[in-house]
Amino acid sequence: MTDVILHIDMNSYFASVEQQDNLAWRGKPLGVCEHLGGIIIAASVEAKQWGIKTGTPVWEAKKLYPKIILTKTHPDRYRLYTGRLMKILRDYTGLVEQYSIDEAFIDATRVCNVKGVNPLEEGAAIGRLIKARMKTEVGDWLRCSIGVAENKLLAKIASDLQKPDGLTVVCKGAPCATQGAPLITVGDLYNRLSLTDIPGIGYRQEKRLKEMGIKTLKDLRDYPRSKLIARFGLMGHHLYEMGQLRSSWKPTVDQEDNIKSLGHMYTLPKEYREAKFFVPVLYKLSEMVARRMRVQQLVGNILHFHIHDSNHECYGKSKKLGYYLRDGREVFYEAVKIFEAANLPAGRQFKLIGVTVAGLMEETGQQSLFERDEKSKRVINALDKINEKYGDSTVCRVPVKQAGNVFRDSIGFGRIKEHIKLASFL
DNA sequence: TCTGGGGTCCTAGGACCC
DNA sequence: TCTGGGGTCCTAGGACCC
Repeated sequence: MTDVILHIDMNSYFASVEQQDNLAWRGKPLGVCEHLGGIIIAASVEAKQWGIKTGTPVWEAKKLYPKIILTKTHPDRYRLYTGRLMKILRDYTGLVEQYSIDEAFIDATRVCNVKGVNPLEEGAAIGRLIKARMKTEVGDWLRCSIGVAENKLLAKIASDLQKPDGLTVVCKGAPCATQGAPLITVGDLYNRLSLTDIPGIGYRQEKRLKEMGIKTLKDLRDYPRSKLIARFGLMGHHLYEMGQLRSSWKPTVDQEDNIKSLGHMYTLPKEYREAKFFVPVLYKLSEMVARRMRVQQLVGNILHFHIHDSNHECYGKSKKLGYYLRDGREVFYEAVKIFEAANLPAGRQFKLIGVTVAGLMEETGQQSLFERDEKSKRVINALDKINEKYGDSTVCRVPVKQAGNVFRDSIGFGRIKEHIKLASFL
């Protein structure tokens, strides 16, 4: 039986959804960004023609195409469309793995090995059906690129070869007929791909490999496995397998309730040296994290705090706690403790802070002892209700620093910018 | 004007136990 | 009093992904 894996990758996803929902924006260069001082998170197909892509600073995008339409992200809408796509995929097999908000793998091995024709060709036929249904059932402006191959690694590489709206089949040996879908053999890939085209090899790994004389994918393919293992340990084994373009990786059926960690980060509008400016932001982030945990009925006992300075140098630290967090205030206190213990060198300017809770598990009655304070529980419930009714972050608690390191809560407006303004008066 | 905001997984090293 | 070796768990941090 030949394994048949499809990788479905939505093209210019956030930008396409924005165009899907706004007829006037269709066919025009558009960029999705968080704020005007930031970067383009997603560029429409039309914007890409002007050289604008993910990561382009907004100011540069404006220089490349002054009339570019800019819009903020709308995660809820993206999730809605993704949900529709996943529903279609599940019509073909139960083995669907949502890999990110705009990508999925499906294992179509079973359905493709029944008719006695080439299984990869069957896979390509399913790919065509998915593409057609996506236009009619998800959104007529949305496009995806699909890769079909015998393993996940190859399928992912294949979907990347033709964009937008591509369908590419990669086969291992002799080319097989696939009714018009471009066909690539594994041998071709060695001539086309660089090391960082392989998922799992990033900038750092590439640098290390180059230091060993491994400059191309062919070099990696031909490098002795034993030497890679001697240098990188288990990772060396994975690298060797990547070099062979093999993967034992199988699509894992999603478990939506299986979130491992949950966090938020925020880039400050400018750089700050003094903690008083970002302490309130940290509090807000902590509340946002805790709120999501409550909505999903999760508690967690690992706290990770990270802060980036103006050179994008990151300082991060995690800590396993002896109890489970659920309340934003607790998250905040633990993060502050980590921050203060860090004793960061004076004179650094900070640009981004983030807080993440991991070690998540389902909430049970027993952990609620951490809401030891009945009053605080009532406050949380009241704030949750207001925010549910009037929108996220309408109100939240604000820490007011008192003598020593004691914080007192007060109720404030939710938006982070308000907090920064507020902070300057603390 | 000069890099967002999410995540996951892997590994090294120390503590501890037998 | 000093010394072996193996295994597991925990923690922190780095690399990578979209």
